Amino acid sequence: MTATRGERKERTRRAILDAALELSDEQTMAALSLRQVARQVGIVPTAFYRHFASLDDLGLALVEESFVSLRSMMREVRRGDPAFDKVIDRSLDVLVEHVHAQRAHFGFIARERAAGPPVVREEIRHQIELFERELATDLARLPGTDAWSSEDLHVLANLIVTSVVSTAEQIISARPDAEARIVSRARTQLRMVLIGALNWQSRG
Amino acid sequence: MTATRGERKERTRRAILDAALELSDEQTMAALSLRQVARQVGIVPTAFYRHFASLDDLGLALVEESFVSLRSMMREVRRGDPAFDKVIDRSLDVLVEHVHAQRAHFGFIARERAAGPPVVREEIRHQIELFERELATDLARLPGTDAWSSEDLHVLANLIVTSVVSTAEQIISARPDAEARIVSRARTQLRMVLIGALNWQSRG
DNA sequence: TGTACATCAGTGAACGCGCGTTCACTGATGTAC
DNA sequence: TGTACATCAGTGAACGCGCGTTCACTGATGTAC
Repeated sequence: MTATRGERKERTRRAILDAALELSDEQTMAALSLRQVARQVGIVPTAFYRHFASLDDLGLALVEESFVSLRSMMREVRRGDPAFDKVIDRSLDVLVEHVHAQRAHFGFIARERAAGPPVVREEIRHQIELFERELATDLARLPGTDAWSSEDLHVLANLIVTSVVSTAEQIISARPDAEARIVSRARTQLRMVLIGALNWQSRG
Repeated sequence: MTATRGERKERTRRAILDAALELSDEQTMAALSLRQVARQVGIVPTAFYRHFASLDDLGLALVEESFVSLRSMMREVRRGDPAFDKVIDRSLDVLVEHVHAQRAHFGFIARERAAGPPVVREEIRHQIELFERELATDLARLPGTDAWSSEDLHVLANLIVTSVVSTAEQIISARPDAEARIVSRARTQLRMVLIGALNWQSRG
């Protein structure tokens, strides 16, 4: 090993994060033990404490990097034509690609959102809230939403996020041959939602 | 005690189910131990096996009774006027009432759906699928959906179920004073969805 | 370039504890006559 | 109604195991001079 001490420490930290993601894939973090993680990494249990104060701490680090990945996805969607039909198709393409590339992160968020340690759950709730706000400001830039109130934009953003999170969960847990059907349904659903939002809005 | 042996056995079984619901309220079943449950019930750990073969078995029993409760909710919604605006308001009233009355069951499903033992997760997935099919046949009876294909009905049912499940999750985890806002948002969202579905449909 | 000391990621033994499961049992309830 | 036997929900001791955390440690890497 020619790496510096700092580089090697970072490498072990990375290995702990990866081990936790991998081990929690079929269960939840709440059922994970520090010793299981250490065993997977190939370090002695006590070495864990050189990197994280507790499993909760490790969980928060995983939440953080999962949302970094989600935000980079969002940035990719934002680049490009905001025309109505195109934005749905492009968004779904990007979603599918990222769900595969960041499968472990998506699965982690989906699981821990409902069943993780309380502190982890709260942080995910908070990050999703931030995410919805970002989406609301994006929606405000779409043609036809000029007159919407910020509350209306947030309600719509919440509906879209709920639906997309559900789509991501379905893609992760379904067999690969069911994916095309799931995506096609999601496309229909997003169209229904956007058309409905515009028509509902024009009434008020 | 004057009860028969059978009645007392049933009472203990009930107590085990209630203890598991209560103990898994702040964590997930996957992090629950047989001894914790027995302690809560006030029996010796080995007595558990007189009622369930394993914790997975107990989990499946809880899934079953949770969905019995959901189906009774659905029956209540089905009774009465199928007019568009009214059906949304009445559905949300019934949902809110049932979420409070069956809070533990709703919370259990929300958590275990994503993070429970694999066999429990699969059973929940299956029950939700059945639920969506029931909803699809209900939607077919609404005015204006006569010409819809069964695939379209199922896509819409899936979107509605996703949105309602999300609303229930929000009600459970939010502070009581946020409830009115959550319900009001859900009402807007369901209106957007139904209006969008009708307008989208009339295009095709 | 060489030496002496500091830092610190990872080690390994030890602790007390709760776990799931086994087993032989107890004693109240139920049943056959 | 009374007796003799069967059933079976719940008991309690015991087991080996993995857990989180403590502690004093080792030895390679880093730094000051």
